[in-house]
Amino acid sequence: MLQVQTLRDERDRVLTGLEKRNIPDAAAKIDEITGLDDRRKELQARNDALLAERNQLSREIGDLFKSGKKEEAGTLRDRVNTIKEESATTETALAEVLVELDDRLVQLPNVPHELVPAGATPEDNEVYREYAGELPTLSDDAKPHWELAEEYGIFSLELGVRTTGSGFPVFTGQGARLQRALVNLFLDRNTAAGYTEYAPPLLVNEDTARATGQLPDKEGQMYHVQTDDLYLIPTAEVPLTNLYRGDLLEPDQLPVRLTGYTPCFRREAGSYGSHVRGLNRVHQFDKVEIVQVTTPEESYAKLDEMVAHVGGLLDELRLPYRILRLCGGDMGFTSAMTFDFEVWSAAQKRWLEVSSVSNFETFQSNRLKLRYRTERGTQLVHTLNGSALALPRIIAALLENNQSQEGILLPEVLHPYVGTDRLQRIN
RNA sequence: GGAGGAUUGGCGGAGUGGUUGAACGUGCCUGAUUCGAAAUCAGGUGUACCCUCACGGGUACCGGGGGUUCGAAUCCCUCAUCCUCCGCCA
Repeated sequence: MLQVQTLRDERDRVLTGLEKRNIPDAAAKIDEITGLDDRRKELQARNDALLAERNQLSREIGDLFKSGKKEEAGTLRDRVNTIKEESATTETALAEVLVELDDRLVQLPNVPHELVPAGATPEDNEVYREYAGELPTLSDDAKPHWELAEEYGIFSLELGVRTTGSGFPVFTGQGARLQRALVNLFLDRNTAAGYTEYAPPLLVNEDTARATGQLPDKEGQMYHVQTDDLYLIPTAEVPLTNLYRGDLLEPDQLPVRLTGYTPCFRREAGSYGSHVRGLNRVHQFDKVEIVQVTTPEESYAKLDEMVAHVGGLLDELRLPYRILRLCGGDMGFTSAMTFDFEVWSAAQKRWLEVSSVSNFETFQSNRLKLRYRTERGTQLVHTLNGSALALPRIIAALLENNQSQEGILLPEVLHPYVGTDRLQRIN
């Protein structure tokens, strides 16, 4: 959530930014918000004055009682009662304005960073780093991962349908082992890079979902457990970032670096078709996440650092990838700058997104009320996160790119984790 | 799931209706003392919003929400969390 103060102080920057996101009537929306905020201030000032008067009179009543002047006290009491009525009216009005203000504010997405390209669709994304080598090519009989999955017994979507429904893969045998190996590899690399490992809850309450911006924007994307009013996490970002909700950090506590492995649950309503076959898009998948909490001065350096770290993971896996800087229209609601990592799938002949690394600046910390202490007072921190990495498409790419007569040849880094240098056909 | 107890400032811990944003201790900061330090002494030390160029002032916050009252950390209701005991259980 943006701060009203930002809308006032940096109106032009906000407008230029929102334009990149193709937000209609941004200026009018901002004016409406600042107008509501003016009204809020006015009502609050009025109410504070009323309460000040009430407090003063109450003190006097106390003194009068002590000195036994009951009648005078009675007169004052009547006056206080009048003030209370007025105050009640003002408070009701204030509460209404606050709700309205919040409603408007949560509908505004984050302001894209200056370097974020304008644009509406993925075609407008900037290729930030092209793959340096030659993209691998496979023979024409190369198979997509969903066919390899059957041949090698990696996972089964049919079994998932039996237990749950479509889009819930069941990993089996060496597939399950491969998945676990990747989780371990990623966690090891992340903790070695200074991220502290957490295993957070997979269900979160509404406040948590709101603070990182999943609500109200992505209401329909999350599974909601209505009986207990809890949401299944769509990413570990949600519980991990919320670990610090409401905190006031000392400068020496920054940067905070967290990592966590969790399953992620996404309803993905309405996405069907050939491009979502196999593991390309599923309702439940595993992901290892990294999160940083840092100062505004350092946050973009940390973003670079995270991008480099994720790139390192893909290098180790020997997967060809490119990095995109997302355009305003393709970027998530809460992000100020996002880099997507796409791995080349040689069999599908297309790029698959495997990681998204973003700087949210103060958009989340404002909601989280997560600040740190500076010489000049308290200030909102910047929060960042990224996938390091999301598993399904990594598995898809590993299967497809490394298929051979001799089996699926695993990159060296995985050998100790999987306990073998290749996966064997079972069918 | 049942019964009882608890929830106060960075920490510990007072406070059961009237200058209590909150005693006292401790921690931290500044100053004095010291060659320096320790000890000691003096002063300061929460957050948010609003007004003010500033000095300064106002309001709110003692787990969350609501209520009673002229006035609530203090009384009432409700929710949450923690602890103890019982039950159940991976």
